[in-house]
Amino acid sequence: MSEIRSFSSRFGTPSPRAIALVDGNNFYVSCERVFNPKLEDRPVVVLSNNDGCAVARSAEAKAVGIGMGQPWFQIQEMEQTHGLIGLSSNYTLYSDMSQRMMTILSQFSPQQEVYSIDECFLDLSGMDIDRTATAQKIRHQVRQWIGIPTCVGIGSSKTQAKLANHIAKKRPEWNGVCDLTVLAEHQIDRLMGSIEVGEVWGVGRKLNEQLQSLGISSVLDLKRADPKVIRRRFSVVLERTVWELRGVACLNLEDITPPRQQIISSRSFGKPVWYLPDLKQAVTTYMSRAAEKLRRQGSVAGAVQVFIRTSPFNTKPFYGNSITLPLITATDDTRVLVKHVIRGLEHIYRAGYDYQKAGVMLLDIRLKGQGQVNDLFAADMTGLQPTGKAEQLMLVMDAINARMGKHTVKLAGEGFKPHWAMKRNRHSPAYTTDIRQLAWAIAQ
DNA sequence: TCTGGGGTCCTAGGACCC
DNA sequence: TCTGGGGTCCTAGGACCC
Repeated sequence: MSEIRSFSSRFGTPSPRAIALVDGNNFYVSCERVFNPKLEDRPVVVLSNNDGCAVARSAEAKAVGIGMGQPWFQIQEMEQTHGLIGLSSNYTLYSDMSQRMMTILSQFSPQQEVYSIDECFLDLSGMDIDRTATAQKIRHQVRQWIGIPTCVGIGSSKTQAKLANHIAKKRPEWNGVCDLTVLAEHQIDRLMGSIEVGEVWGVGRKLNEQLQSLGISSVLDLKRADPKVIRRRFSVVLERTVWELRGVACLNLEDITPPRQQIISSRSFGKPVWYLPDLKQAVTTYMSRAAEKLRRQGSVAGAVQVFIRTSPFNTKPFYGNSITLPLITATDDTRVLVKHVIRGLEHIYRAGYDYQKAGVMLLDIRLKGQGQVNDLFAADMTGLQPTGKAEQLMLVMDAINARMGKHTVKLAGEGFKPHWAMKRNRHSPAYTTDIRQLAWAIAQ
């Protein structure tokens, strides 16, 4: 018992707590359905960038056997055979819908952690409410106000809440809400005994295999495993999971999102690219997006990375390479960052390959003006002085793009209508953020 | 023809220092 | 010349998440 106490005092506040996880069902598909009722009752998938593979599936699509991450070319024939509908992903729409959903959910608790685009934790501890009824109210309100179906799981820890949400989603008899905090220990154990350990939050494919080989095959097995042994054989992370399954909250709700420590921007090409100037254009475009994100969170980057690679699915010889370039002075100036990744690209580029993907990363990110040493000789490799003028320029660029729409102002190097741009042939309109596209959709 | 993108955290191992 | 141990810092890679 003292062990439990010391562990929980190190990692979080003591039990009992009540944490809810609210999760949008088939979120991307549900967003599409809100604006296109023809998608109702039909197998629908939303495709990854480049129309590559299915990243969201309606219940009907799951029922006809379409797997998560399945490539589109493998299932496309089901358009004819099963009335399948495949849509390009429309992240502008999804993130707007997400914000609306999170705003509604925030009214149900002063403590909210937005965990991903379609799910958030709410701390319901110490609130004098009927939690199950409240959870149903949450579902009803989100459904009624923005048209998105959800499920709610409640537990004494985040890991329990995740598991409860899984139960609420998979087992219709729970009617969309599973509250473990009102169950007796033996009832919880019976539920956990009926679920595979691989479903636990934090247990992926590799860990699942290793746990199975040790005879730990259900969630209950993991809950009952010796934390010390788990720590020794695996890691402190999985040990924490064991405690969390036991209802000892080790993970706190993080209601403020910390600034990103790295920012990636990368894309697969719509078709192979071999010509260096095209790659330069792509890398310039990606870096512009990454730098925008960097400035939005008020940070500067101390290093950049650029990578290119050919397709790993090709029979042709593979080539992939990356290079990291430290910056003498950390910066958020798109032009400086671009110059560096272009130099890096020239270094790793090899002629004679069909490249399928390129990307850039911003690393060594810190808050602007913190621990930053201004280099007396900061002409840098770029010939661009970090001056107040650069700052003004970036501010103006970001402001114009925020107001007039993305890509209104950009660097010449980004190119105009690049032929390598990703495929998005099955795109739905930006219903909620562009009045012209909404009008078009209504006219259809 | 056609297989996503963007994150975090932990650990092991090497370099370097005393 | 050879022999030791311990600490820190950094990086690369692996595992996980959505």
